[in-house]
Amino acid sequence: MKILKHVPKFHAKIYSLLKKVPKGKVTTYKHLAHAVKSKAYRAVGQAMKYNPYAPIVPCHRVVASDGSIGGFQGSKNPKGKEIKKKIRMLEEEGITLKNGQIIDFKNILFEFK
DNA sequence: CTCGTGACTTACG
DNA sequence: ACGTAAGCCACGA
Repeated sequence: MKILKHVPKFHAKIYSLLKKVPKGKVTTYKHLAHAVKSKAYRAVGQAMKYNPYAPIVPCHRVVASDGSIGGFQGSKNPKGKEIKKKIRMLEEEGITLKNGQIIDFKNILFEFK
């Protein structure tokens, strides 16, 4: 990917891992953090929020540990349509969602083992 | 160094 | 199931 300056190391690390997630699969903030040997769950969230590699990094494939969508485009948007957009993007990849939750979550979960 | 801020997680009522 | 509290880490000011 292109190297943008002023991109924190930790974030770059997250991007590198995340862009390896295959289409039709998802991962969680927890797994990402664990993949970098850290418990910076929240820092991962920041990496998404400040994601400078929008199309390259599939930030929509990152979900919460319980299989819920989590947030999108800046914090949670309960009534916002942006979150629905994220859901649609996932469905485009063959991921089934219901009420903000991934149906076959465990089945399509990608782990960085 | 200390503080505030999170697209988080887990543990308790 | 739901709301709250506490723990956690990285980053910028």
